[in-house]
Amino acid sequence: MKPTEVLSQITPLSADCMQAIDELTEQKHYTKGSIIHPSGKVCKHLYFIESGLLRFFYHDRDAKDVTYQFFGENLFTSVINSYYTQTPSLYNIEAMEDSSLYVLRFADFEALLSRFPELDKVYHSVLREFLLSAEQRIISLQFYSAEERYRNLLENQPSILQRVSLGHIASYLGINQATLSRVRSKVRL
Amino acid sequence: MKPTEVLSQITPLSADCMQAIDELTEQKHYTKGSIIHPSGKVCKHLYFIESGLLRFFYHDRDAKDVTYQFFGENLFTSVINSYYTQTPSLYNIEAMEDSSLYVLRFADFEALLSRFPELDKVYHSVLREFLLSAEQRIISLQFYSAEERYRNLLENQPSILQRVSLGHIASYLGINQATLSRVRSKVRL
DNA sequence: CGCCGAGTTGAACTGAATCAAGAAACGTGG
DNA sequence: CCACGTTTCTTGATTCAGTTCAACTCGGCG
Repeated sequence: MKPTEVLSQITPLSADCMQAIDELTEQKHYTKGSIIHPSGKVCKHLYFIESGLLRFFYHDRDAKDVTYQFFGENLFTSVINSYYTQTPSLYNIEAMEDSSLYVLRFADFEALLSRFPELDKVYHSVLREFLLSAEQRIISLQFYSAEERYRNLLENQPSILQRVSLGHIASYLGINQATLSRVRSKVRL
Repeated sequence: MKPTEVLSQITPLSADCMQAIDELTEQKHYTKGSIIHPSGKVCKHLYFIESGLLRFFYHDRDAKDVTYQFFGENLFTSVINSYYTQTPSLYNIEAMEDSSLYVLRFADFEALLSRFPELDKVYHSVLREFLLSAEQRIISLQFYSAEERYRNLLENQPSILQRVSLGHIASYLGINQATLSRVRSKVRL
């Protein structure tokens, strides 16, 4: 799907607005393993994932690589805090699979916002989704054990488990890989 | 401060808009320990904290009481996920001190939004703040140890430590109270 | 065939939870 | 203003979940 299709499911958009979005949006393809945005730079783009899978990750003090978040198809994403606060992104964004993205400069998006107030609703909705998922994440980290977190993931986003290596999932859950392997074999029974 | 004052710091608001907000907003006082919103009910209000301190908490499986979040003066708050998804709130909101709030029905706020598009900016800004703080929280829970989380809190919101009992802070940090006590005595040295 | 990355498994270790008991602080009523 | 019970905080002993490190297995692939 194209970004405008998804957006207009949230709220109907005028043809003008959709066209303006299309014009400013650039489609890009990334091969598996490539870095879409490097840490240390302010993230100035919004990404819409047409196909593929992205991973936000982070280099730990010990240079270990820790996954912060995954994003799959039909989602919008960006290192929001980096743009909002105009500080370097902590995260790298990496394509976990060959991925097709639509890229929009944040500044262009803001210009669109003031030109088409109808986009405000869309923006709210996207922010809200981010917020809800962040809250879920907090609850999962604060209240649940390693095993429960794994079970939750299994229930809510089973597709990710098939598409991503164990090590990445482990760090995403805040668990050691060896532990996750044990949990998993226990759960399989 | 009144909500309109704080809002107009974010973006200038018309006199009409401010007046409309004022008219729909009700000031309420809560004494220390009283429940502002009970879990199990959909949260239909936005709260602005003029003075005092609120705590969101949650009854664990074992009926233990776990703090999800604190909110101090001049902040807007609400059990957003409850309203957005129209599901019962997991959280109780409790006044930790005698608190003076301004209360606005969410539905009224939405009506204001469509009447005064200037409010969209404000809304974005509030959502964004929520999001940034949620992301900070995730990072803290995912990447840091008990002691580091305590130190972070000490650095970023030292005032809370003085106003809230150790048990509440411990559960907020996702730490056992006894552990926090030990950490604290270690940090004091 | 032999190497390589990914996953599994074992043994030792460790940070934090739990349980429990005592100390301090706090409030309330006599 | 003291005596009381209540809540909050500290501290110790024990247990446990999860980490670490390392060795081993397995499947793919040049």
